[in-house]
Amino acid sequence: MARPRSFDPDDVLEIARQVFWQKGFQATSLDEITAASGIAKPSLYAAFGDKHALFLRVLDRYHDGILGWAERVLAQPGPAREAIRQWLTGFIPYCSGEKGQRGCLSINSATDGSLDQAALRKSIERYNRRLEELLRTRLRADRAQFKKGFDPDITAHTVMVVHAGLMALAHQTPDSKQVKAVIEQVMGLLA
Amino acid sequence: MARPRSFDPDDVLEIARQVFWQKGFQATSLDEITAASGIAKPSLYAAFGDKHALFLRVLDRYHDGILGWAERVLAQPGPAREAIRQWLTGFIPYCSGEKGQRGCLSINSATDGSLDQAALRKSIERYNRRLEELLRTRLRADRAQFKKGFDPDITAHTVMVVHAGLMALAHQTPDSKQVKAVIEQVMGLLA
DNA sequence: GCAATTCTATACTTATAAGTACAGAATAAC
DNA sequence: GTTATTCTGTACTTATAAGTATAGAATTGC
Repeated sequence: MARPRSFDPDDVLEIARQVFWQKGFQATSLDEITAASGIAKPSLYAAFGDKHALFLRVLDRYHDGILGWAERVLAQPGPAREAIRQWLTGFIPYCSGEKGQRGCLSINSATDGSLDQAALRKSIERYNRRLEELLRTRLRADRAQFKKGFDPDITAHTVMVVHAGLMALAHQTPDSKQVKAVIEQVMGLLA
Repeated sequence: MARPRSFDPDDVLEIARQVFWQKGFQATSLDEITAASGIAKPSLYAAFGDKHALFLRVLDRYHDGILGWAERVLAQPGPAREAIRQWLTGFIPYCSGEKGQRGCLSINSATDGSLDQAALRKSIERYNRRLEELLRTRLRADRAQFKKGFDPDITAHTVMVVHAGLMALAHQTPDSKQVKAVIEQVMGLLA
């Protein structure tokens, strides 16, 4: 019943994501986020809690974005093979060239030994579990499209590994053609 | 001509590696390294320079260890396929279970946005380049052992991607059987 | 044994960054 | 318009950690 918040929390999360993604959790100071967003620290603390809580919100948002997209792409009609190819190739802009340098926020966080917070680990685990579930479900459903002996569960995990590898190596700014070639070769396992 | 150093620098690098590997560069304070090693800060600074320089030494050592092992394994006589399978399976203890939690020091460092130091990037790039070179050289040499149309260069890179993915996902402590299954499936690309 | 030199330990300085107190500004309800 | 309430901005406190000054200990060469 009094003065309303002067900013949209979602806008701030978006800005915080950019800063955290670029520099990592530890190396990002709240002062940098206040500078980038124009929101003073007390307002940030009031809206989101401490730095860890803010980062968790950012990471969850990031996860939700990718999961939403994955759901759409993997629910596509047509051959499972094509859906998964499209899913993998969709990451190319994010794991090659200039833009790929920052890698994947989730993997960057998972490989950061200092982020040993239970809440963060859970968020990341849940994300990976759900992604793999989406892949597995689709591969199981379309199992008939593959050769005899095809194992949808292992294949789903292998696709996850390839995805993680591409995002981890993204920091070396590989060429998008090279990434594409790897994806095409891996598609050979989906036969 | 005067008092000699009372510690073996190599021992300290070994201890520093453990600490850095567990907690990451940023989150590790020099006080933790002095506590773990028993060496006081001024001695560390005299021997290695500042924290970044110490970490670079640790990382280079780590890289050299893995490269040396990779050279031995990949130079093995017999089919290239087996040499590479052995190389990949050799990582299983380091990317599954309890011990796998810390992941790979090199990848952890590469995905740490705060370590934007040119020297570190170079060390990591050189490491990846040399590893891939070892794989590529072996695959090219034994090219005749594979199906027509086999591309050793792309395959070498794909193996690097799989390796990076396994080490990145190691933080979720996967089961070693699952890792093994992925490797076996990927071996299907080496035919 | 003595001197020169280099290492080591304590204790300090300094910088950075997380989190907060407090005063003042803005808004909704009446 | 007034008042109660909540937000915002400045400035502060506090903690942590990197890097260093300085004094004292240890070792080699003579």
